[in-house]
Order: sequence, then C-alpha cells, then structure tokens
Amino acid sequence: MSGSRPTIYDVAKKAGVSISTVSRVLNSPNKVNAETRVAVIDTISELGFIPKAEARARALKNLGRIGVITPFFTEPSFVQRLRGVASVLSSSQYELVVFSVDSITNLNSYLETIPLTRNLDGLILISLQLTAEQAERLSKHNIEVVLIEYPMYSLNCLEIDDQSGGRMAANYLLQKGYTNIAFIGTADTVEYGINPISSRLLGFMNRLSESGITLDAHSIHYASHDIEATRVLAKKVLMQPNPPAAIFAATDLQAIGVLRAAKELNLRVPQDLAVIGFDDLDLAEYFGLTTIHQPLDESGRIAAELLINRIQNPDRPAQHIRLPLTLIERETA
Amino acid sequence: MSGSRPTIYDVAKKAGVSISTVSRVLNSPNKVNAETRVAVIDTISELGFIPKAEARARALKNLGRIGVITPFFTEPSFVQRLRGVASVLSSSQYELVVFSVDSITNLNSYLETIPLTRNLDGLILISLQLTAEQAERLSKHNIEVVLIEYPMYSLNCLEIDDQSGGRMAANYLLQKGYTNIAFIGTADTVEYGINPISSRLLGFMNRLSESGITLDAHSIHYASHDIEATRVLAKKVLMQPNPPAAIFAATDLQAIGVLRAAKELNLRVPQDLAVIGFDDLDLAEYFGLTTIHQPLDESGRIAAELLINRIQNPDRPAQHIRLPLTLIERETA
DNA sequence: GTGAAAGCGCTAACAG
DNA sequence: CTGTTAGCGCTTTCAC
Repeated sequence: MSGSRPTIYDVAKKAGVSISTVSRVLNSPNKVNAETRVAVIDTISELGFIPKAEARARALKNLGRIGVITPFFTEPSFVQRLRGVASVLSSSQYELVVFSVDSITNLNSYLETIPLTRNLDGLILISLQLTAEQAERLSKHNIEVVLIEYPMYSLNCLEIDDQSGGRMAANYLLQKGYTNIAFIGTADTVEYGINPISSRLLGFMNRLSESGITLDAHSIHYASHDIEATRVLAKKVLMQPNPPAAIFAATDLQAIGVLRAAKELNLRVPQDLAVIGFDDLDLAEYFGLTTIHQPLDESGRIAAELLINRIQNPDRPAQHIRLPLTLIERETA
Repeated sequence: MSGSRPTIYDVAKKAGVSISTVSRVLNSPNKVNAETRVAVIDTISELGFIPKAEARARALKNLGRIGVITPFFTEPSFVQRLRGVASVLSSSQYELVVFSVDSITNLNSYLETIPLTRNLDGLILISLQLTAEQAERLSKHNIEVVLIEYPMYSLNCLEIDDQSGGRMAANYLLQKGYTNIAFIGTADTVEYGINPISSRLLGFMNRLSESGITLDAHSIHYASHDIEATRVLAKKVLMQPNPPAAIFAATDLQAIGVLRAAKELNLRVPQDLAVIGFDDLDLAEYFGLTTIHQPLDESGRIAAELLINRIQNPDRPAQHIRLPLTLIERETA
C-alpha cells in the first residue's frame, strides 16, 4: 500500500471485478450492470483513481475526437445538420468538438492549425469551402474530411442536386396549372460559403422553358437572405401590374418572407398566390409550406457515419454521395 | 498506406532505424548520432508524425475545454442557447465539446463519467437537472458548472422568473381589455428536464385574479409539447360554445399550434382571437407572434462567460443570475 | 453482463 | 551509438 497512484488494477481488485469492467464503467457505462457500475464508481472515487491519460491514449485506436466546422449562427439549416452529426456521435466513442466560424479568416486559421496540432481524427465541414492546398494539407496529415454542400474531387462529399430540385419545383407548379410564375432568390454571395441558388434557378427555368414558359428578367428577383428583406421585395413584386400567381423561393426562409408579404396584401395562399420553398427546414412544417425537401438532419448523420467509417478504414476511396430530394406538398402550393 | 495517423513504427521504418532510435530522438536527442538524428527528424516532419499521447494531451490540456450537455434534439430553445455558448467560446481560448443527451440514463452516465475521464474545465447544463451527489462529484474533480434553467444552491445558475413572466402576459391581455381568456400548456413532464410551465400559469392566474378574473378548469388546457398536438387541442377549445377571445400559450411552439388552429377555423388574429406566447424563439418573429421574451442566446453567452470567469477565479462564490423578461408586442395580440 | 487475453504506441532497460 | 525486448496502464475483442 504505497503512495503511488492507484491503477485500474487496484480499483478492480478492491471492487471485486475485472479490469475490463472498470474500463467499461469509464468508457461505455451503459454496457455495465447498474449495480456493478455504482459499486465501481464508488471504489473509483474512494481510491481517487484517475486514469492515466497517456496509457489511455496508447490503448485507444484513435483520438476519439471529431470536429465540425460550421457557420453556426447564420442559418437554421446548419443547426439541423449539426443535430444530425450529434445524434450519431453521441452513441459513438467520439467526442464532438464544435468550431463555429463567422468569417473566412476565422475558417482559415482553423484549417491551418488543425493539421498541425493533429488532435482530431476527422473533420466535417458544413457548407464551407476550402482551397486545394488546405485539402491537401489535411489529407497529408491523415485527417479525414467530409464536406457537406461543397463538392471537391479528392474528398468525401455530400451533395444534393440543386438543379433537379429546381426542376421539381417547376414541374409541380406546372402540374397545378400555373403559368404566371416568378422566382425569388438570394443576392448574397457569402464569402466563405457557396451558392447553390443559381443551380436551383437554372433547373427551374429549364423545366419551365420545356413547357414553353420563359422566365424573363421581370420574373426573377433577388433579395438578401433574410425574411424581412424578402418580405419587402415580395410585396413590391406582388403589387406590380399582372403579379405572379406562383412564386418559387430559393429557400424556405425566403418563402416565409413571401408568405408574410402575401398576408399583408390580404392575398389568400394558395388561391391567390402559390408559394413553394426549398430546404424543408423544421419551420417549413410550422408554416404549412410546400417545399423541396433536402435531407438536413440526415446529411449530418450520414456525414458522421461516413467519417467514422473512413477513420476506421482509411484505405477506402473518397465517396461522393448525392442525397435525394423530394417534394413535400403542404398547404401553400 | 495512407489513412490513420503515423506511429513511431512508421517513422522508424521509413527512416531505416529502430523505434528505439526514434524514441530517443524524441526524448533524449543528444544520445543519438547527429546524422541519424537529422534524418529521423526529417522523416518525422515529412510524415507529420505527432506522438498520440502528446496529441491527446495537447487536445486536452493546451487549451481549455468546456462541455455543454443539452437535450439537443427536442426544442429550438436549446439550439439558441447553444448558439450563445458557441459565440463566446469561438473567440476564446476554449474548446467547445458537445454532449447531446436523449434520456435520463444517458445524462446520468455522462454525469458520472465526465469528471473521471473527459478532462473538462467546465460544464454547462442546459435545462437539465442533476443530483446533489453528481454536483458534488463534479466540484470534487474541479469541474466548474453552470446550470441554465435549473436552480441548485451550490452551483452557478441562470434562471428566469417564470411566474412574473406569466404575470406579464396576463397584464398585457388585461390592458388590451380581454376578459375571456384561456391558457394552453404542456402536459409533458420531461423526465430529465424541469417544468417551468406551472410557474408561468401561476403568475398568469394570480394577475388575472387580482383583476377579478378566475381561470377555472374549463379555461386551462394541456397538450403535449408539439405544434400538432396543440393545434388539435386548440381547435377543440375554440369550437366550444363561448370560446376564449385570448389565449396564453405556455411556449411559442404551442402558440404556433394555436395560430394554426385559428387559421383553420378562419379566425382573424388578433381580432377574433389574441394569442400570446412565451420564449421568443427565432421563429416567433417569423410568425409575428406577440410573446414574452426570455434571453435565450444571451443565456448561453452569459453562461459561457460566467464559466470562464469561474475557471479563472475558482475562489469566487457561486452566482445565481436571474435574467430579465420582456414583452415583445408583435401582431398576434 | 462479465472476465481472460491480446494488443495499443511508446519508453527504458539491456545487450551488443 | 543502436537494436531487441519487456513491460507500462488501459481498451477491446472474444468467449462464456
């Protein structure tokens, strides 16, 4: 009974269990019988046992840390994606470290230091772009990366087909018999992000023109990506002579701006004005918004699973996964 | 053979020496032939080799680590709070580790284990309760704790005065001249959470009765805490003979359920039905919802700041901070 | 649900 | 000076 630090063996002996059980109590407590667990925990604190970090690191196959870089503050969609990531990590052996980014400088400094300190097993980037050099550095330092919503040949990517999403929206409106149609999108070019809006518009226009409808400049409008700005714009659009009977908003948030404008003008939705969005945020449901659903939570889940998979089987080639879009019919169109 | 992090064996092989030599280069460089040393060092940096224990140690020690435990999936309010936390930490020297909890078992195993293995400097619990024992264990292991929305004497806490929030809602409706008023709240007793709903109701009733209005059983309704269930309930309530002219919903989410019911019944808001909520979620603004604002993002920010403060000055006494409520007048009441 | 046993990546004798 | 080898304290299959 000397003064040296107690080890897992001491705990095991005193608690009358094997070291495996003690280890399990520490690392996956729910795999241990509740009574046993309590007993072991008591012994642990009685002995003041603290696992030696170094030994632990040695035995661990990897660091057990996955980072997510996200522009957390801006859009609800990021949160939903993060939620998906969290849901798979919480039941895994990985710790979720969140880096929240609010400028390109900020992002770059993360991207520089992470490979150097190498204290992450993997990295998920949500709607953020990186340069070829940054990508190379990460892979050179054996840090697995999954990109959500930014395609890059050499890395694992999760994407959607924005263009075909646009087509779906057009198709739906055409089926409903609309011909007097407008588009409202985002003028923003977020410095660190990407802009799928033009793809959505392109698909939308293509499908319309297949039915002989041309979307000219008078039917394409841009506002910055918030509800208020879009509301103002939409109100203007709807007060023109011969206003559109249907509007495709490039995102749900903008669709909500349109909805608010319609309400102010006492337009009935969908009778006087049909509105269709894109994303299917949580709140789309709250508004009864008809929209193009893209898997947001799901994208986070898949990204995390893919990442863990790659960490454990590093030799597999990078995957590009295209997530399916579906049209959700609710009340606004 | 790209993929997982390089080990000392990889370095040894590539440099054409034994692992002992690599180890010596790392630990007692002067015992190694200069040329060999240089070669090994080159290989090390070529491979981006970082001893795992060191990487982990750096990850766990170099910068501070703050954990947030949150029932992430359930409610928008958690997300807003987390956002507040993230905003402070991103510009600090602290790393944000997110633990997302979906059951009481889950929470308890985190709470038991975190002080032992997870090496956190501080912990923020969002709307989660812990036992006296768990609190004690945390402080015994020098982990500072801040509780949001669950009061506990010995720990730092952030609270709001739900009861006075209820009063504010009542006061507002009374001022507007309403007397035929109903309350809709949550029947849920979330197992791991707390239930401030009854406090809100209590304050609400007290203020009403001061004006001679009694809220009897026929005016108090409960549904589970989601929009759909509340919508169904509200519809029933509003179709009764002599339906209420104003409804105080215990949360914004429930208020939105009420709004949807009103819409289905073609009731004009606020002319035919006034609706007031509680929380002031992001989406309250989208709906033009009049509501009691509680500082959500702010609560996260304050919690993080308080935590960092306590970590740096551990001798300060625990603080209980009560956050102010304000009424936000929008369009629904 | 639990224990035995085989590693994990690394350090530190020891021999050469 | 360098390589071989025996552990370090812990995690994690794999049986039972």
